[in-house]
Amino acid sequence: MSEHATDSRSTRERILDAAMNIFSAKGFHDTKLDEIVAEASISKGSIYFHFPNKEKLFIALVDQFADLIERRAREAIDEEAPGIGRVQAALEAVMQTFGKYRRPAKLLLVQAVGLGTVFERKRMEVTDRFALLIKTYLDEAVADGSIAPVNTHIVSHAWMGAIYSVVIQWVYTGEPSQDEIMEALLPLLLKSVGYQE
Amino acid sequence: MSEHATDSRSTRERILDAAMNIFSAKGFHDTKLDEIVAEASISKGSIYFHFPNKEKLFIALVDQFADLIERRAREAIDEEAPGIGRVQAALEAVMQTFGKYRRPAKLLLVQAVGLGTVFERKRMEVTDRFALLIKTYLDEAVADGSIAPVNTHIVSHAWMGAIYSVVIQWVYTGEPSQDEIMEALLPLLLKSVGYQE
DNA sequence: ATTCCAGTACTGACCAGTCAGTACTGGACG
DNA sequence: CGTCCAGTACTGACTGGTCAGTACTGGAAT
Repeated sequence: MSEHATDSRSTRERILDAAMNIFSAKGFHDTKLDEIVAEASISKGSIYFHFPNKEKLFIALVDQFADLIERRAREAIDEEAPGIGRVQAALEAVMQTFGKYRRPAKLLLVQAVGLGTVFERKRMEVTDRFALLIKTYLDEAVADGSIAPVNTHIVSHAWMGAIYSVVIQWVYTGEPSQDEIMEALLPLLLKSVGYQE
Repeated sequence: MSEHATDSRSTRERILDAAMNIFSAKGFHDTKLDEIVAEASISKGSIYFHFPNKEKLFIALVDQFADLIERRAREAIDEEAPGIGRVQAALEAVMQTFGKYRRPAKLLLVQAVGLGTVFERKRMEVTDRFALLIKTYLDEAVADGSIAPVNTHIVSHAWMGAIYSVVIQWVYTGEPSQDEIMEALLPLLLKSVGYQE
């Protein structure tokens, strides 16, 4: 149970932390395992003790963060009464989570794209998951009359893309501020489905 | 000027065609130059005669298609009178061009992302270019009173993201059809800035 | 005969992944 | 109590396959 005094975090966590830092900054292919080894102050063998290979290590990080985003969104939604208020709550939760975890955001939104055959399936899985989440609550809002009927399939993907894009821009430049984003993006999304405050 | 009878396209074009096919399908890193060599029925030496390296070959394809998209959008815009009609014209032109060139679309929107340090600059350059194009005409529409004032910086990125996302979905699954996309996406975008038909 | 372009065969740097070995812990047993 | 063993966590030098890029050759056109 006890750990070395120098660094009490478990080796596995150290690896995940270091991998997150470097993967998010340099991307999958430009990251050498030896860099993670150096950053985490562990040995190469340790990585292979805890993870089957580089790819699975990367995917573990993607999944971990995608899970977090979805969980936060669902929590926020569950605290609101059904209706359009849920959209605002979910968007706020998602923006806050992205804001708090800038590096994971970059990993998920940028570095996990364009990695070729192996990761393509993963990317689709994650985007479909988010789009479906949005679609569920859009359909709900249509059903209860909060908004007029729309093609919720297309709208959910459009919304997701809009959020992605603005967040990516923010991840890279730090601009615009999260407040500005919320102030501009939320009404934009709501108006796009004909909802007037 | 004259060519071999067997295949009249120049070697350079053959390389670009083959590279487009394979890069767009498998991504940058999973594409081996020897595959391009086989697909184009040329030799490896030829590639290095026409292009300095693999990376520049890839970027040539990205630039070529980004240029095409922008050109088509500008042409469509120039044929419309100033105002919100230009937005519709531009969106139609862009969707049509993506539709006609499915593989290049995938290359630009998916395969050119997440490639690490070297390509990051390129990606930002391209997205900024498109976002700025959108922003210009949004500002114009605000100025002439077609739409109410909005944060055009955020809106332009959100629009671009929305278009990206829907096109990517279409590139992968073939669904929804281009007609459906135009029918749903155009009003969505227009309504998002408060424009009512 | 010289330039231009394409072709073939080759090289060697790179790096993910391996593995034989070390370090430490706890628990069984006399 | 000590020592033997087994299991777990970790180490880091090494390997082997891969593939971008190079060297060199050949022939067509002018």
